[in-house]
Amino acid sequence: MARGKVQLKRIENPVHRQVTFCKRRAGLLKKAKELSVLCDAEIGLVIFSAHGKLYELATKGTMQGLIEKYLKFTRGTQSEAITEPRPLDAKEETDVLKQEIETLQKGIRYLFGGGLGTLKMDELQVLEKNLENWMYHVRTMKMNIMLQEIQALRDKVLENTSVTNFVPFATDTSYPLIIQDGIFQL
Amino acid sequence: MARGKVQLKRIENPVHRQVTFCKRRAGLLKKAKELSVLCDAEIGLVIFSAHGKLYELATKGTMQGLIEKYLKFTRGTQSEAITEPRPLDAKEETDVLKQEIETLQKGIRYLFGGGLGTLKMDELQVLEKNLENWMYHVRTMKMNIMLQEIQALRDKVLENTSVTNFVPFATDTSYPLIIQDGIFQL
DNA sequence: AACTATTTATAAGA
DNA sequence: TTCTTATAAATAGTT
Repeated sequence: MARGKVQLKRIENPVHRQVTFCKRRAGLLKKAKELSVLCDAEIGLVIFSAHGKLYELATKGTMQGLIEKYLKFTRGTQSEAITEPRPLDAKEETDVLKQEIETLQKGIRYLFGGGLGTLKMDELQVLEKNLENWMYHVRTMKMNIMLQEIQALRDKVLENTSVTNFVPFATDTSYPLIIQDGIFQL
Repeated sequence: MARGKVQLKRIENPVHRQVTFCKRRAGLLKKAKELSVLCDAEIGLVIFSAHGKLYELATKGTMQGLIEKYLKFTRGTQSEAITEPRPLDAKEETDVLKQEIETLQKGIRYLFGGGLGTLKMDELQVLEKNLENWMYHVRTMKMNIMLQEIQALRDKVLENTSVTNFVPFATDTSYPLIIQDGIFQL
């Protein structure tokens, strides 16, 4: 905004970029404070620099409180109504998915880092159902192989003996049902 | 910033205040986007108007993802630098976990809603590894039962026949290794 | 919602 | 970083 217009794209020169980041960050925080005071608004601003440093501002109360307010607000309104699979552009979508993978990794750490106890049973059920769905497609092929081998072994048993009351799996159930009822549901 | 300096205090005239809110809100959002693009920063901005209306911006990924990142970040610095491992209060932790479950559900929708193509192979690998880890603990018991049955059947075969060259599973491999090499890795 | 006179923010240079 | 300064942007008051 001075001595030359600025192009709206990432500044390639790292020094230049860092300087601009400092200046504009200060400007942005100042503007946010001003808006909050002048118009009596509650504002939360979180800035992660490219190298992961955090700058934040919460104009009323704490960031925690604001986050809770935000979550409550969005959950109430978007639960069933607005959240439509909006067609994301490619980059946007990749960003979202990367974010989700990161979240998943974090979730695993929580789950196996002692956080498990605070999940209620129904929440665990949802979690497990989701995992089952996802994993189903990956596991199916492996399961198929296993079950074929089991069947082969069972045939051999029936060929050579007269065992009739040892039926580890329901024999009149198709494979998909076995997967669902016999393995995928605890 | 024009035709008169502005006092840094709440604008009392409601009409004036509303107009200023609109203008400055737009300006603030624009500045935030610019900073994000120019300096490669990740920015989250939440604005609650005086009457409770929400305006938001998340420049990379989703606000949810950013909130999680923020919570993780602040928790990390507080627990390792300032105070000792603060046990999260129950509500806080539940919020985080619920958030993560919601994200996971969304991720599944993306994956099976056609978004799969934009995930790169290495990202899918990470995803699969995570799922495997998680699922491992849920499946182990079921797998154990299956394998016991397989073993029982195999014993029966060996009891009654002299089949020696049909070895569906390596017989000198412990169960955990079977799980890893035979089932959990495609 | 537009228009401008001014104030502010800030890019480039030191 | 910080300061300086020319200039671009934002916006307060007005229409």
